[in-house]
Parts: sequence; structure tokens; C-alpha cells
Amino acid sequence: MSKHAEIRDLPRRVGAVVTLSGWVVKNRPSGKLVFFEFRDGTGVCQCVVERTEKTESFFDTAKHLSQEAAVVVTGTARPEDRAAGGFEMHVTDLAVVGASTDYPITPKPHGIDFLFKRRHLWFRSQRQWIILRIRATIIDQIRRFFNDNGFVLIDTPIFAPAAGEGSQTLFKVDYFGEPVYLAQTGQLYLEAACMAHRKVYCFGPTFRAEKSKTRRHLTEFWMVEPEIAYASLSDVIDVAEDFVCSLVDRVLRDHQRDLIELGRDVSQLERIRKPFYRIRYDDAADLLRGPRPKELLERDLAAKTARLAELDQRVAELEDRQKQGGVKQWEKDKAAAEVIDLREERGELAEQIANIPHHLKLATEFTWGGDLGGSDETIISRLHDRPVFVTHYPKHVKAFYMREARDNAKVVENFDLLAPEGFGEVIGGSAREEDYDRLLHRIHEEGLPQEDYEWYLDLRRYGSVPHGGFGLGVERTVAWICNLKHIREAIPYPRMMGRFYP
RNA sequence: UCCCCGAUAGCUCAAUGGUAGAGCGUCCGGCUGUUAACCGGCAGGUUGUAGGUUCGAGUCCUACUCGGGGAGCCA
Repeated sequence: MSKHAEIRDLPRRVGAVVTLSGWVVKNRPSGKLVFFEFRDGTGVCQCVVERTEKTESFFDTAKHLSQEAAVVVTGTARPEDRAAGGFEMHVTDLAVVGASTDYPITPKPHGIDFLFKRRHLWFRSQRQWIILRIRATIIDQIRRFFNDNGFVLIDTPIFAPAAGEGSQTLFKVDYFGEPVYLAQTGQLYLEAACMAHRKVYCFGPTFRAEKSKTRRHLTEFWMVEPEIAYASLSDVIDVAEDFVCSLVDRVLRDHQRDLIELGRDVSQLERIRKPFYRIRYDDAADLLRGPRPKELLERDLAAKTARLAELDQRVAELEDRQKQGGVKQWEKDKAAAEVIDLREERGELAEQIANIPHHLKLATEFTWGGDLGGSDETIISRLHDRPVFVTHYPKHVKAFYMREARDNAKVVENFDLLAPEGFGEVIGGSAREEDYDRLLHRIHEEGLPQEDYEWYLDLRRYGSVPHGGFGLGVERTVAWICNLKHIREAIPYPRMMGRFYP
């Protein structure tokens, strides 16, 4: 590793001669002066090379520095408001370590397909760099939270026999001639472990072969799952609440500037405080069928229709202006770029508007017994100003292992956590059925082969206790906290239906 | 599996069924305060694939491929 200084230390190295190693972000040569923006993995700073006798030997090199060329620069840094990153380096020496020609990701707009085919380069870009750093912080905080609260890490297998939660779509793997599946949860294994360690968690990649192409789905994603012995449903929800608060607090503490850079409304995150709302499925169903979704969606419709008209007017204005004489080329470019953005927003708005009646219909015609749909979750979360736990779903839409409510055999003691601002479900969890007879009955009811679950039934034969846990999807959480439109930016190498390169 | 949308230069996008264009980027030249934003110039195309309609198809029709969004399902 180099002994070079780092950009993040520049505030403490003002005036000193330092050597930085990194990459050129962009270069603006102009006659006898060169500005180039430079990043080193710890931050960005602007470098300036003036043409003098001292810089003569490398001035021409500086002038032709291309995007993403790897360079080592020496000079003195000082604060500079006009510079990206807040610091400016006056370069006294410069060497190119690795050239870069025709770097494909330019400062101009690119399509999403183009960028994901170049994901290996894309995450050098500022915005992606910030997101992945926040992801790293969130993962660090996940581990800290559980380690600091007496949970023992238990790694669960990725190759799993067919028996999972039941009707899930899993990836099949040839395991020495026998079929096994990529795990979609470590939960059953954790239940066994929590009878040994009391509080346990697993954390790793998990796989779903669902053919979902939406902004909320990946086929490979990271999930953390705690499991606690001698715990009731409300005990588990308490842990989930503290846990989510700790994640948000940590990101607010360590990434204030990053969040602003991402355009995140930080005040929305600052509202994430205990207690979250806790409503039952029945209440959610009443809420959906009541007057409030209609009011919400009608307000939406009005607001979106108004915005649409605004966009159309703005586009017309810009197009008119482009036709007039005396407009500078760069002004035309800027206008054209704005028109493209506006049209994109318009397309999204139009689709949202078209979906509103459908979502309203789904909500108002919601019948007891069904699972909450994505749009239903969005409506519920938008009708609350903090995260919402929805509990006690109908038994027959949920997994066999969930604990039957003792006062109502039609529902189970489960919960989903809906993130605010319409980000949807980030946690699913439940109390587990600890009663041998009830569990066995459910296994048969679901048509699952009992022999595959004998080991699991053992947990109910030998000192069974009330217990429960939950799973939190890391990418959905990152997307929520960073305010990302699409979950695929929340993971370094997204795996989605039809996409597995690079 | 179903529904909607899309594919034109390296990139982002134009082009009433009638000669395929612009900007950016690249490269070259100029510029001492740049930041997606200066000026001038060069180069850049089998309009996703295969059929069809037509005097004529980037444009219309059919199928396919790939991509985007959504439903279902889910973290």
C-alpha cells in the first residue's frame, strides 16, 4: 500500500507539501492553466497546474490528462470554495501511473442499461461511490447492533435442501447429482441455534428465483436475520424498532453531507424515532377500505396532473426559446438537456397517474384474507409519518412456521415493517410456532413432507419455548435511507432477472 | 406467466411514409479561474433481427431478440 497522503486528511495538511495518488475525474485545460478534478478513493479535490518554468516538464502531460487516468501528484493544498471537495492542490510534480483513453462513462447523461453493463466502472462515479459507502456503514451498524446486544453470529448454509418456507421459487443447483437449492432464508437453522445461544443472527446473501422485474427486486440480495429464544411477538418488534432506529441514527451521524449530496430530505430521516406505529392487519384492511386512501390518491391525482401541466408548459417554453435567434449554443444544450429530463419525469408521472385508479380499486376492494399488495403497502406507509408495523396477517397467506394467535386461529403473530415515504416492506418477521401439535398440523396442511422437517420438529420435542425473529433486506434499507428510486443501485453488483454481467 | 413502453452515430436524443440530423464525447488547434457551460476544425451510420405492405419504410403491419416499467410474488 502506498504511503501517500489521502484527500480526506487535507484539512489537516494545509500548506504542507503532500503527494496524493488517485485518478482524474475530469480535466479542463486552458492555455497556460490546467484544472483537473482528482479523486483518490477517500474524497475529491481540484488540482491546478500553472505553466511556469517549474511545471514546464509536465505541463503538457497535465494538459492532456484524460478521464480516469491514474496519476500521482505532489503539491500544496489550500481551502478553495470554488473547487469541488472544498480543497485545491497547486501541483509541483505529476506522474501518470496508468493511462486511460476513451473512458466510456462521461459527465453526460447515460441510459441505465449502458451504466449497468459498465457497473465495474460506474461505481467510480461520485453518486455511486457515496451510495456504496453508506451501504458499508449500514452493514457495519447491522453487525455492531447485534454484536453489542449479545447476539451470536451463526452462519447458515447457502446450499439448502428443497424444504424452505414452502411455495417459494428457488434456484436449483446440481449438488453432486442431487438437487439442492440456493437458500432464501437461514431462519429455520437459526431457530435451532437460538435454543443453544439464546440470541443469534445470520447475515449473508440470499436468493430468490422470482421472475420479478421491478424497482424493489433483486435475485441475489443481502439479508440479516436475528432470532431470539424466550421472546414474544412484541419483544421481537421492540428489537426491530431499536435496530432500525440505530441504522438511521448511524447514517445521519456519519453521512450528513453524503445524504445531502444524494438529494435526500434529511428531515424525513430525522423523524425516524420510537415508537413506530403498530397496526393489525384488520386495521390495515379497514384503513384501505375507508375514505382515506381515496382522499390521498385524489390529492395525488390533482398534484400529479398539475405537475404534468407544468412540465408541458415548461417544455413548450424551452422549445420556443430554442427557435428564437441569438441564443448561445450552450444555452440551447442546457435547454435540450432539461427537456430530456422533463420528458422522462413526464413519462413517469403519466404512468403513475394511469395507475392511480387501479391502486384505488385494489385498496377499496381489499378483501380480508389476501396479502397486502405493493400499492396497498405504499398507501399505508404514506398515511403515516413514521414506519409502520403491520401485524396479525391471515394464517393461510403466511408461512407454516408462524405462530398461530391463541385468541384467533385465523391469524398468525407476524409482522411486516413498512418504511415511510412509500418505500415499502423492509422487514418481515414473526413469532414461531413453538407447539409441536400445531406445527405438525400446519406442515401437513401445507402439504410439506414431514420427514424433511423432523429435525425442525425436534426443536419442539426438546424444551420448546416461545421464540421469534425477523429478516431485514439490506438493499431495500439502503434504498430507503439514500432515497434511491431503484434498489439496483444499492448493491455493488446487482443480480436481476436477465442481468448478471459483470 | 400477464400488461404497458422502448431499441437511430461511442453517449443522449431528433427526423407529417419522400436526400438520416443535432449536441456531447474522442482527436487536432486556441484560451490564466475551470466545475455537464468558451471558440474553430476533423472523423463518426447495414436505423436491434427476420419477414411483409408500398413507387418509396427509421416511420406502417407480423414475429423474434434485448432492455425499461408494472402486476403477481416477495426482503
